[in-house]
Amino acid sequence: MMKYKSFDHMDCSLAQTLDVIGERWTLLILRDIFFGVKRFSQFEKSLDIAKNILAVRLNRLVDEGILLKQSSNEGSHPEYKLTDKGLDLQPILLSMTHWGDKHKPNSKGQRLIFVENRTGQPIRTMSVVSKEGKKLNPREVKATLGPGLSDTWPFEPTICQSDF
Amino acid sequence: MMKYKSFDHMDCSLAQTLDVIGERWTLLILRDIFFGVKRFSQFEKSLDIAKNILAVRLNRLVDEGILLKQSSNEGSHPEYKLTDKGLDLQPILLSMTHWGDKHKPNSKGQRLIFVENRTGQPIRTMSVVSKEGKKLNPREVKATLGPGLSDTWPFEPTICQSDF
DNA sequence: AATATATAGTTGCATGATGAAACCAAATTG
DNA sequence: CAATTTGGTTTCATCATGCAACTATATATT
Repeated sequence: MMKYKSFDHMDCSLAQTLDVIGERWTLLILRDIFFGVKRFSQFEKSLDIAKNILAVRLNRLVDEGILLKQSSNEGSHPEYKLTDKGLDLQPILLSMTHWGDKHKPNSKGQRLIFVENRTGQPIRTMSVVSKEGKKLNPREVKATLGPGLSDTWPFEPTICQSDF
Repeated sequence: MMKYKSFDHMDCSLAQTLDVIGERWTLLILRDIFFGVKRFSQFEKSLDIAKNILAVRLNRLVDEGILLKQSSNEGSHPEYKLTDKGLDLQPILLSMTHWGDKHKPNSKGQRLIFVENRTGQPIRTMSVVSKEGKKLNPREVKATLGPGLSDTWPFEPTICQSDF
């Protein structure tokens, strides 16, 4: 049984990431975990997802080292929790949440406000920041070739940046 | 013809975002545009995507106001470019790229380095930042209900944050 | 100007992924 | 210890994607 070609073969960090978390439901499952959901039936209810698909997604995330599947005492119902690798996904989820807040808002106002635990102050909107800590617009950023992509750059060298 | 249920009905900013950019190929198309790709045949070659799917994805992005389809002079081949709404996706793409850099690296080193145009200095890794500008760990952040989600919060009030 | 080729799609069909329902064993509850 | 819930697996129908053939228009060549 041949599967859809994965993005895994592409030598691109974005494609690699998508290969792991880009399938339908996966990011919503992760959102739930960030909100404290731990068990199979909770995901099912929260997401209205088919059991078989949920099982496939959870197993994949465990295989990829993003989730840990653990039973408190031997033989009890398993719980899923984020590994450090999984916690590192938070900027992705928050960037997407902020984009939705701005461009697909709820008419009554912001749905969720993410705050710093300690102070209760809202966090900053996710944005691209220069080395010196200045917020940067898309036009102020370009890509340059690193050691990993010596000569295999797929785009014309002159257009590592769009003129938008 | 019934389609897969979209995530559009969920009152969740992340789900809203996924509904627009969460389908297979969409984020890779957007990546290419950020790198300067403009035309149908360029996407085709760069991504090795089927023409019909590419057409569907591009049309959707245009419909959603993320891309603009324009022909320089009347009747010439169209070009696709990012709107401001589309440019706002940059933090999402960069967050995903940085995660891939860290957790699915190329053995020879970083593939691309994103730098500030003006200075040539690499930008900071995307991260969650407090109001005062301090980098925050996942555990230091929690969600609180905004005006948009008055009473309809789907998770138990006590678990707006996972204990990880 | 006429011809050839590339571009930007569209259409129809085969194949892969997802969804719904039935089923089941082990864990938990009463 | 009986009943129910949980955490799945399996099967089959439906939807999405991939592939190849086809087309009309735009661009390049002679």
